[in-house]
Amino acid sequence: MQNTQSLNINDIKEYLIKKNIKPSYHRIKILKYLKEHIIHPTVEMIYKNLIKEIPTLSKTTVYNTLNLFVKNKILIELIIDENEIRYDINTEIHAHFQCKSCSIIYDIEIEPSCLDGIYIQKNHKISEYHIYFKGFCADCIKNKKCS
Amino acid sequence: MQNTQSLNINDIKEYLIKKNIKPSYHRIKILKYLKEHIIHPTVEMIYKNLIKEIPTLSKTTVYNTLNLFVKNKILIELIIDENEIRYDINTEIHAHFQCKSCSIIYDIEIEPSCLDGIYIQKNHKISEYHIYFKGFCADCIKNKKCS
DNA sequence: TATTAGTTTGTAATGAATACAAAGTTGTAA
DNA sequence: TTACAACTTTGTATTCATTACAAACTAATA
Repeated sequence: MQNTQSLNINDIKEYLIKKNIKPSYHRIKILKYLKEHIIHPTVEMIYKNLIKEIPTLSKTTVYNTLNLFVKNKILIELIIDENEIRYDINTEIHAHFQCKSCSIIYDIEIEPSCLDGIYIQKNHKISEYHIYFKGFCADCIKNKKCS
Repeated sequence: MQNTQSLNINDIKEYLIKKNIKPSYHRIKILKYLKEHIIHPTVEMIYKNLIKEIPTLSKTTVYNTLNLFVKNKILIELIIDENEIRYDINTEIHAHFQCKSCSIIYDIEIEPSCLDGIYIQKNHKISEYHIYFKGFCADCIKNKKCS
């Protein structure tokens, strides 16, 4: 799951323009990284990987860019870890599972109908669905890395 | 929802002992606050309220106590705000709704069966369910406090 | 070329949470 | 009561993710 597909720069560019984001070099690189590494990375992960290719990259640029992507709704913030935001390029409604031993976050598909059983009191208007589980992943259980 | 019922100190004490927590004065006071203010408070809220009654209270004690309660499973951490942990004394599986305008967190009851539609890939072992929604609450919509 | 708007950068500031050691408290046994 | 050990509370210092901000840089346009 580390690397998925390698993406064409022009496709990325087109996509950003379509989403009203000026396709600067850094933005293209960051979006490319997000699309090619579906691992719900932190700012630190993105920065550490891209600094290899872009030695002048500033961490503030990573923050600015991710916040811009979130504002323009091509990226979702996952508030799962207490101390660090994770970023998810998949904006479809889905759930997550985080292993408490290895911290890996897995995507969990959910049937849209499973939200039907939720009765929202009063007339609150929902715009974001956040569903995640924690526990121990199959690999860690197998390797006895957890209690 | 600010104040629910006023609780008997001895009941609180008994409860802590039952949960293997020594019932010190501060722990009793903090648990009493949590039980009487079902508003998913932050450390800051708890501290600001209790300092009135306990002028010597240290914020570290609040942190220590809440972490102890979480460890002993009488309190749940809600990771909903990016920057601050919320605490929930209701440890039953339920969902939350946070208003993006007033930040109030509402409890949302869910039918246990609504989780049946979730197919967990591999043999991950779930121990925590976190389900929350964001949007604008009925009050804020009514008072046009949000876009 | 000049001007403006937008982007990137580095440093400083913010603030929640933790680390840690000193001070205080409680419980127990002699 | 006293002595001692174990636990609790406190305040300060530290950590670290994130934001604020202004200067430097780049792109776009006329």
